[in-house]
Amino acid sequence: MARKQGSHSEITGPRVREAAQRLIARHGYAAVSMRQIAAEVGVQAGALYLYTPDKQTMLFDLMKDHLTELLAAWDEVVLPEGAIPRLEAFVRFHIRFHLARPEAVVIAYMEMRNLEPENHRAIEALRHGYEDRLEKILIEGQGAGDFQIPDTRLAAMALLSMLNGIPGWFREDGRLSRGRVERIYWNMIRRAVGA
Amino acid sequence: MARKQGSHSEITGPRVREAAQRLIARHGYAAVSMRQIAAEVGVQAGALYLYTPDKQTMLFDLMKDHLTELLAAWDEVVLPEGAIPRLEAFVRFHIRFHLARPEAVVIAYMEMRNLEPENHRAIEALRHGYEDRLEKILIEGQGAGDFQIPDTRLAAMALLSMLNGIPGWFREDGRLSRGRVERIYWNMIRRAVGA
DNA sequence: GCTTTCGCTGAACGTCTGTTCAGATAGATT
DNA sequence: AATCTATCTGAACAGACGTTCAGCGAAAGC
Repeated sequence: MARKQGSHSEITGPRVREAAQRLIARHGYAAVSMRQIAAEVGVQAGALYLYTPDKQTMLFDLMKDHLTELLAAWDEVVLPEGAIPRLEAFVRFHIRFHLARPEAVVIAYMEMRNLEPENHRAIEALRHGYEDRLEKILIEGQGAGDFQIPDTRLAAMALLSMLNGIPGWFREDGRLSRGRVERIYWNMIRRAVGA
Repeated sequence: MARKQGSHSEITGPRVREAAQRLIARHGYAAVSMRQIAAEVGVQAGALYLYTPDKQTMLFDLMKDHLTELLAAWDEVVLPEGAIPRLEAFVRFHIRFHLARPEAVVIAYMEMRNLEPENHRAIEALRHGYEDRLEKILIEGQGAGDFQIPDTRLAAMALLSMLNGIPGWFREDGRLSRGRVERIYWNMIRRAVGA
């Protein structure tokens, strides 16, 4: 027994990625074995190494791709004029983007400590870039007198913490719709920054 | 070689606990082995089983004790009158308590998924109790017209997410003092709830 | 000083880990 | 029809895992 019926790398590749993402999001990187991921795909463990050089790279690629997509998506948003509308755009964008990818989000914020030093630095730089994009809006609004925030960096971290909590409790079939969550969050954040 | 000079369970016990807390906070439960914990204490792996029935119980006890202390400490706070001062008391209490125990906090919020079902339920119940105590203040203030929050549960989750982010970036020797962080956070939260 | 108890060692257990690789087979190419 | 190549198996590797336990030496109780 070897190559299976209709097996293709364009099919198995994404399936490996999805299985890894699902399992790591649920149980954590260190708790998931290559054999578990392989079983989820319906393949032997050795076959995974046709799609990744090793387990660590698998994690790194998941995180890197997520953050790269996040930055690219934000940079494509057409920004309105004024810091307040821009902050609103950021908040709504962030909530939508993250609620659409709960597994990637969990991994990006829980598995930092399982990255080897070099990978850790690379991912941290990407994340830092995203924080900077939010802080830029806050600095802008602070300069224009739209916001009252004594420390824009702290405010950026606080707002992101608040936003990042959402995928932790939001349920698609729960009490609140995505739109309602967006609206309530924007209201809280608008007031929090003094706008 | 067996029992060492001056060795006592009252000394080794806490040392095991501290080593486990430190290592699990840093690397994660699944990534830390009993042999690593033992090495940190300066003992063989087998000796750990004089202080815990197994690794899972070790994690459970760390989380349970942390949350139990948290609830007990909050319940001993003498609450002022009025929802706004009470919310301020909560915010300042929360920041102080958590900044004093960064390792316990990281574990309590990252290792839920490594708890076996029964333990998971127990810890979730404790955490739920803490969320309820915050929501109680929000409901109180909403009823009195002090706050403008359309959904007290969502607001409670949002505020806790925001607060729980602090130990992730706060540095004792950093740009901002604890007192300043407390003040800025309270200001943001006060405005966020419309007070 | 003798005995009991406590705290720990060091080896062993069966199982699982990430990773490698020769060999096998299905599908594509000629 | 014959050849080639991409995809996967199944076994093997050395080492690490959580946990158990007989035995031993130091401390405590008498």
